[in-house]
Amino acid sequence: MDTERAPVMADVARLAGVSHQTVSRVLHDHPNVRAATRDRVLAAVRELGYRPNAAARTLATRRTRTLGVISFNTTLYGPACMLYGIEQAARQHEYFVTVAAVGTLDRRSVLDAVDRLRDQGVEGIIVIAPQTSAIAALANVPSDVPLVAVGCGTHAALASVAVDNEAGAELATNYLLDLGHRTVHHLVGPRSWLDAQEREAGWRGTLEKRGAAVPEPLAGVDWTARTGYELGRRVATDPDVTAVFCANDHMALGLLRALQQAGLRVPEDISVVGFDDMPETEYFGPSLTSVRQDFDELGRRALRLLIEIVGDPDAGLQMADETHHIVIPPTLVVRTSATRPRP
Amino acid sequence: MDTERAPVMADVARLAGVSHQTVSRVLHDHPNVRAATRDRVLAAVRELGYRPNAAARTLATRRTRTLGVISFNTTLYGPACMLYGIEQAARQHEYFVTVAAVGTLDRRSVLDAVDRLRDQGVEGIIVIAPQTSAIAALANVPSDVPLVAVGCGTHAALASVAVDNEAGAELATNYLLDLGHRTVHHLVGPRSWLDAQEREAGWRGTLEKRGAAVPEPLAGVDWTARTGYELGRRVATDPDVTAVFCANDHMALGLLRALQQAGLRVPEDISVVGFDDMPETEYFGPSLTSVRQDFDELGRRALRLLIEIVGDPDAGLQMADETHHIVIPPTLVVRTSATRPRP
DNA sequence: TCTGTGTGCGCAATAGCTCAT
DNA sequence: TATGAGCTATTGCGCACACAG
Repeated sequence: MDTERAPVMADVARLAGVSHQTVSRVLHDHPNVRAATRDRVLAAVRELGYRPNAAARTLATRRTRTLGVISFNTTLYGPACMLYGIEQAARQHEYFVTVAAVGTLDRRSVLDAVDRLRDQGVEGIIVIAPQTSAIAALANVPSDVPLVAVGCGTHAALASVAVDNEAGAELATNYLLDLGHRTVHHLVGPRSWLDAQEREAGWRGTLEKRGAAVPEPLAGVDWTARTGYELGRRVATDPDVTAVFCANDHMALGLLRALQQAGLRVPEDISVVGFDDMPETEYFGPSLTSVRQDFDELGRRALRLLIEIVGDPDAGLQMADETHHIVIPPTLVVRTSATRPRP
Repeated sequence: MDTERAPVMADVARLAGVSHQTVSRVLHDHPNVRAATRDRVLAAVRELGYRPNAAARTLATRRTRTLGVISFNTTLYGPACMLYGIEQAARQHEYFVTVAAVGTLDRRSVLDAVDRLRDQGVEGIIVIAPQTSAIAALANVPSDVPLVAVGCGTHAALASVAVDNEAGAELATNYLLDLGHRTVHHLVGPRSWLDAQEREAGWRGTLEKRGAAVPEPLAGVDWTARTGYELGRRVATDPDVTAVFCANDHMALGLLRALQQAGLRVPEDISVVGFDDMPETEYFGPSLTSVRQDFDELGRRALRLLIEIVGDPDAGLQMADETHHIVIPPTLVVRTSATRPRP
């Protein structure tokens, strides 16, 4: 018994009694094929279980219908959701998605990932790589493949899709000020991320605009609950703090824990607002008020943008073009972790 | 100006003054190429920026070096981690990874995903699809491509890699019993998932083995904190409950919230143990004792298993073979959410 | 020991051929 | 004699591999 070979177009043609070109016409819905012939071909296709060979088609058409996604850490909630949105949208547009995870966001790793994807022949690449360094590395990739960054802040030197971090920070800060707090403290995310920078800028700008004092922000080394907890212990020792805006929900969780351990109540003693609105935040103690970003939608929009650019290669060059910087507005989801300050 | 064509092997050969075959030899590190010739070829490769065409190579070798991953919901922590582990390992083995997300785990969706991946020519598929229905659908896929299920319980009718859920449940239950609790209540995950079934079985078996009463388990419709919260409100009304084992950490989070709202303290009034050991659990209120599963490792092992099977196609048929059911032991991470019952 | 020639992988696209009307 | 529907023949895509030389 020798290895069964998968049927090819010629086999279908032979069985249907036509040429392989006629088979091709049927498969591509070209006109000028008699109905009877078409049926014979389709019957042969079914009988043999014929599947077109993607490699051969790619070789002939010079199109792979494959897009690449570079992601720093898909285990985080945001990146995971974006990846999901990307894949959904890709399927609708009949594209395949290949992922390349990178362990660190230094220039070399990112360029390596780009190389691997290009080797595979992707027609475009979406980068879920929100760190400043990654964007910088990508901005001058000598690449003939279109690139789109997603969830990378709004000022990347690349085509990009991102939530409006400054607007989100403004929502949170204004909400707390409107509740009557004299000022708002801020747990900053890792400053190597554009998102963290922009949220901090939005928070600061809002305080200044409203004439509130700008307290020293507490900068985190990463986005984790652990970091939120450690910063939270410092917050707990400062009797002036009545309201805190956290750069993300994980940090807020750590903060809540630290405050609770210090005997402070949220929101009675201190109000807290987060960022991201992960599904679990509703069940934090207490239920967390948070700025919501629609990661799914970010992914979908990024994919659509990439497909536009792939379809129109010149478009990729006009990177300063406004239409290639899609900004999605966040919303504030009010729960119970923030209230008026005590008199 | 016409479209610049990417350089091909023939271009390299011409520039180096050799035949394309010699170029191929150099690229594949074959022996029998004089050093000077090799250098000329490599110089030409660099000068032209030559990259081999993956489609052409695939056509010639009949190998795509691409594997597929089908995932139900990559936004969950576990699946996201497994995907990450898979991709890491794939890179090491010089494979590409294509993802196919499915919205629901019915037979049709799953088979569609398999089809899409096969159309692309993947050499094997890893399924992150822990629902009973998905496994059933896959078990009789008329497929010539090797399949491996991951995180799918330990009794799938497929090659699989999974954590030992029963052992994990036993760890948790024994731990609580050893603390002095007369019995342990259980929040069951959605019973359509093998993991939920197996954890329930492990819990029940342990209670029986130890001669403890088996209370009615509380079954959830999904794995979310919301479900944990709703079941938790029922737990809070039952004065007999002193210890609860939750099928996962999200549900435990909801439970903690419900207990807290009911004025019950954890662990003083009720001890709680979770499952998964997500990074945030340490910062729950209180810090959650949980059964840890190493999702990364699950992903890596699944990939290695798949590669073995791909390399030895006959291996895929021996599905009953023990070596194709890899079981990884979980560990108990003790924190502060469980203690001895009050006298 | 080194290097070149020829062929096939499976498909798409182009040109061209054969009947009808 | 033209027209076009319905089909066939041929070539090229870029590479790997067997076989020479």
